[in-house]
Amino acid sequence: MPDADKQAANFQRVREAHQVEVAEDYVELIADLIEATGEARAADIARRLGVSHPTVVKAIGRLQRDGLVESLPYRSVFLTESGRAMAERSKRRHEVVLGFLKALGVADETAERDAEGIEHHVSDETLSAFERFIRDSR
Amino acid sequence: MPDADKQAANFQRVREAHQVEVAEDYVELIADLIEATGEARAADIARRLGVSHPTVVKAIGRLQRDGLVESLPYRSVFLTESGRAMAERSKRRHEVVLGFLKALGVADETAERDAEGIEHHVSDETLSAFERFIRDSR
DNA sequence: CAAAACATATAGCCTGGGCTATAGTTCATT
DNA sequence: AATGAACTATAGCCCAGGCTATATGTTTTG
Repeated sequence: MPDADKQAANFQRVREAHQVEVAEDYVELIADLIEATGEARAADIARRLGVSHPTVVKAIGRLQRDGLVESLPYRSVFLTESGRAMAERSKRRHEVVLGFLKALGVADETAERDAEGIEHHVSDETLSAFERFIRDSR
Repeated sequence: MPDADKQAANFQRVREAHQVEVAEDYVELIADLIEATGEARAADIARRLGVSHPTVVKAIGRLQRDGLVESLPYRSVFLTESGRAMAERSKRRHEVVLGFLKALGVADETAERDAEGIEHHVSDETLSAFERFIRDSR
């Protein structure tokens, strides 16, 4: 069995990753919506996340509290500087993971499904390895 | 932007994966503890997950309710048939992901860290691709 | 074999992230 | 400009998964 402290640290890391996961999904989606349609409306966010409106409203509240997002009642949502930064990182990660899975020979649909879950748990080192692989496989 | 329904379905899938994640971590760890020490004590589980005892007790309660585990008050924890099956799958997945990351050139420590988060989000198809890669890289 | 040490359980709290049902705003259209 | 449709917000609920503090068993040991 692995060293207990290390194992505990790893689990703790995953739990922390978990807490930012939702934030990452939101800001990434908000950035995409703004880019594609000019604005991020709560209804669209809810539809694309597969979640009810109130859930989105509450999440937006948390994001705002955490300084990732700005929003006024009955208005659409905007990213703050740090929200934009998180969205950028998150998007890049997503694309690398997706591209990596495809390069590995995984079908597009599956790659899209798995990337959504995997992306939040990939360290910088592993991400680099993914990029290297993509490069080498071309 | 991707199709809204597909995107929503993907997010939903990740949320579901999330719900079984904790269960997988527990049964896998319980199986390892039983194998290594003959029994799975709550205190050890807590230590290795990096979590308090009461958290473990509550989790065990949920696992028992879901038929993955059997336990009597003040006694150690046992896996049911389906708990053992889940532990098996989970362990195999874990090992494949870990071996894959290492084969890709990721440092052991990092591979161990990332595998813990990634393993729960890898579909069978992607897992096969990982295995293929490990095989080919030898 | 009693007492101390240790392990487990319970109570009660918190946050996150879901939901439905209801209420309030904004916008488009006639 | 009024009204109906669409959107957004609020209230109030639920469960998972954390925690600390306290109580209750179990084991070890003097």
